[in-house]
Amino acid sequence: MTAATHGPVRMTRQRAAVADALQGVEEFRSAQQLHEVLRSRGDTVGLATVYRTLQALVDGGDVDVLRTDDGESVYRWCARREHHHHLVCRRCGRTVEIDGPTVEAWAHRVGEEHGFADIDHTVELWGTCASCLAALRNATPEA
Amino acid sequence: MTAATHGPVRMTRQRAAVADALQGVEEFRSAQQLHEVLRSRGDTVGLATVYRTLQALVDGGDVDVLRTDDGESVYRWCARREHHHHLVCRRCGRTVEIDGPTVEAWAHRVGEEHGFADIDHTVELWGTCASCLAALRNATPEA
DNA sequence: CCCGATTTTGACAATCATTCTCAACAGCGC
DNA sequence: GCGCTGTTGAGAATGATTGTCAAAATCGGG
Repeated sequence: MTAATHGPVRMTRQRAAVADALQGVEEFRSAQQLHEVLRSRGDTVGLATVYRTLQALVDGGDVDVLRTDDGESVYRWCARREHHHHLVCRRCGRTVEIDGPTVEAWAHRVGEEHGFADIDHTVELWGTCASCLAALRNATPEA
Repeated sequence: MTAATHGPVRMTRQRAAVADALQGVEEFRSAQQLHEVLRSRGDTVGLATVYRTLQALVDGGDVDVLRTDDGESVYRWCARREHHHHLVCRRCGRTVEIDGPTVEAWAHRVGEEHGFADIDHTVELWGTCASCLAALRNATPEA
């Protein structure tokens, strides 16, 4: 009930640009950041269009989205479409896709133990990656 | 670098009211919802003050906060101050506090394996609680 | 190659939760 | 009660995201 209200989907320069830009980065990026990337690349795409396209990609399952601590949505074109989690650098966005078979089982078991059904889970790891750690050490010798 | 810039903390009618309202509900509630609860109770507290107080309570470790799908922050005065996760009914908001020792260890190990430091994790479970399940069965015999 | 029906775009306004501003106000130790 | 400060609140400001709608672009058909 989300699509089907529209006719055929058209391929446009803007959509191709957004998809391409997203596939060109390894990190999770906000809509605004991607808009800037496109801009600096020479691809002129309206900010609203970037948002619309990203939403469509998420709905289509091509892109993963999650929220940062301050509530901003960040997007990433993940290698695998299957269910997985992320280890994200909270400073630069660098991301590692990870599995969590143990977690899946645990989540399901805990849910059933409490009489809950249709268990779904949110599991994301945040940290500071090695290079950002080094950068921080240089920039801030001490407090 | 967040506190320590201020002197002694003062107990005010507003702070007591917010804390009390929060302890009066079992579910996660948004700042705006709490503001409304206070209002209907007769406690006049400015919205900004509700936000400030909630933030302080979160910082103090008395209250847990998490984000709903649409990015709104919701708060809950949890029974235990120690680190824990939540199993939340996506229909009625009923919440069960849960431990996840295995998950903690797993999160930390995965982080280190990839050279990340200061690992933090977001682990929340969503499901449909028993009573909501029954209610749904009555309302919707089948699809 | 051009047309036309229909989908998309983009500049800008509108939302909305949350934070900021700052003068008036209220704890609390004396 | 006094005064020093931390606190409040009304409203402005912020900032990401979404809505509006006329102009522009897609693409199948002629």
